[in-house]
Amino acid sequence: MSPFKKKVIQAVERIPYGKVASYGQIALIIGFPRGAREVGWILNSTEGDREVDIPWWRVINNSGRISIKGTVHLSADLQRKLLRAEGIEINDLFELDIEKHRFRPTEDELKDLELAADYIQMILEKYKI
DNA sequence: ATAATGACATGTT
DNA sequence: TAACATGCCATTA
Repeated sequence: MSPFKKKVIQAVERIPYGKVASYGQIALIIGFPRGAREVGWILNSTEGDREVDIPWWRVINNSGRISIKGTVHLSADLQRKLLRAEGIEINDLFELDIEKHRFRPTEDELKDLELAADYIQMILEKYKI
């Protein structure tokens, strides 16, 4: 498993129940600030992998819309169902208020990810309330 | 080694 | 608003 994949998994695991994060946000907090598309790639690759059990449904795009491609096992409908089960409202266009539910990592949580101090401050600033 | 492929993000029309 | 274009880079083929 690549370091990138490992970190993506670590970050997604940290998204709490009832919260969501964007692909770009995940990429940012693991130190790959331009790796948004790759995060989607990794999540796609973990489909059906029993060794990797992560809350993939809590990851959406930054415009607040579910962007999973439909497959036999995974679909936007399933993702919406899972998110609604956590109390998040989503309309029939698969849109939701991302800022209302966005995961805002604390400084301590970010410090576990081996990032430079100034980089951590930049993230905190970007996602401040 | 080289090229194609994305569950993205952002700025411009 | 919504489409479009461009940048992005780990994986796959």
